[in-house]
Amino acid sequence: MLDARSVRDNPEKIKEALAKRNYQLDLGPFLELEKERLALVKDADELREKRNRVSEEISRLKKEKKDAAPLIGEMKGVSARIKELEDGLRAVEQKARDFLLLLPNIPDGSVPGGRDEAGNVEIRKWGTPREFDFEPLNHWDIGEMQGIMDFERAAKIAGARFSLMKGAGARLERALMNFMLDLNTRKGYTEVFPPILVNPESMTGTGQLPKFEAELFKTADPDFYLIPTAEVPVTNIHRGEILEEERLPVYYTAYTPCFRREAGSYGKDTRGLIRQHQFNKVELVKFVRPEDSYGEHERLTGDAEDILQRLGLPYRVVVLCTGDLGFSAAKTYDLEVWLPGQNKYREISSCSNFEDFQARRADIRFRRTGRKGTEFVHTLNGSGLAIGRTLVAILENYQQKDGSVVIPEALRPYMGMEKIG
RNA sequence: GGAGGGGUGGCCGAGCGGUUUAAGGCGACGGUCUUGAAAAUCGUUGCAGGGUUACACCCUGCCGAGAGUUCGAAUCUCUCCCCCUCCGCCA
Repeated sequence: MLDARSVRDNPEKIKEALAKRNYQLDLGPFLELEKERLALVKDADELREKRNRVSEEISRLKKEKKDAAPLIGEMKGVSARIKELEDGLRAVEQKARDFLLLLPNIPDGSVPGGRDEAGNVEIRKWGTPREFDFEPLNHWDIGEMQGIMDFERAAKIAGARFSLMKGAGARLERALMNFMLDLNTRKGYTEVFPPILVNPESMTGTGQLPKFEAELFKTADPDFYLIPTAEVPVTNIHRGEILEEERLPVYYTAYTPCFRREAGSYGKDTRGLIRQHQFNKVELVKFVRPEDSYGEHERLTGDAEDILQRLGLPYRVVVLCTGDLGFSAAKTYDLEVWLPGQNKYREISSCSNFEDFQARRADIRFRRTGRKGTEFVHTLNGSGLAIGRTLVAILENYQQKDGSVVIPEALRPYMGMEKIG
């Protein structure tokens, strides 16, 4: 959420910044609401001051056994008026907040301009895609051939976009979770295992609600949302809190299942594990001081890259342009891993700096040592990494001519085998 | 699911319609004292919105959340949320 005051004071600046992300904005209604709100606050405050003053007077008169009836009569009218103003104020505040909740974050100055994903810019590459002396297979072909994936039965049990992993496939899924969590915790991230059903306040705090309800799964009775990423419960750990400066930075890593409707992606990645309604992911989340957030963003991205490097998976880093940036993010690097089965790079991690956008929604602040007042923290997060897509990358990059798959060195202690098949 | 108890400032804990501008204690910070520390003592001690786009000053709101009664609510009423204890059930 953007700051009401800065929107109010610099409407043209805000408009310009959001235009870069193809966001047409009419701030007129909001500015009207703010004007109305400030007038109501002023009137209500003045009347409440009067009520407080006269109430004391009434108290004094009664104690002195004098007649307070005329004052009480007058105050009836004042109280009624205050109530009217408060009702109006509540309504106006709600409308102003509703407006702000639908505005996306402002891109950082270092983000390249662009209309859509074609405008994204490659920053660097790591590793060299392997030369195959045979035609590399898709991961789903490898999976079915090795008997470690069963999409048909997954569809019977749940439906399309679900998977059933078996034997070494299930083991690989678990090995990756443990490998990543162990690596992340060694770097100072605290492991957490949060709820995967959350309330609407949490979804609003990180920016999924109110705008993206259609992308979420929801339970019927009682009402909960299934998390689309661990970012939601983990960022909301500190919702409504004021942290002491010396506690910062706070780093968390969490494994969770993630659930996405994938509405509007019909026909995309219909086969295989790439796009599922349910998938596993290990996430990295940081709470930092504002002046540190861009350095922390680089380091967080580096931590995610480290995982790919240790697994020997070629990848590239792409900075998202203004038009492709997610709703809540000020800047995002995508990590794209090389998939021989598709002969292209595919997203495996998304590392974002949200600056104070989520912190303002979720009211996560900190107090500087020795200073009065509070400031919003900056929040960041990134996949470290998406488990299913990492599994896909391993199968496709480490496949052998005979259909077997070599397990990357770093993973062998977790897999208890050197090879699948 | 049933029956009780409870949510007050960083923490503990009083208050149960108008000397509460929330007692008192602890902690923290600052001063005095001390060679230094401790002890003692004095003072300060939140967040947010607005008045001025100054943390000097003034006003307002905030005692789990919301609504109500009243001239006046931390205090009374209602609804909801959360926590604790016991019973039942259960992974």
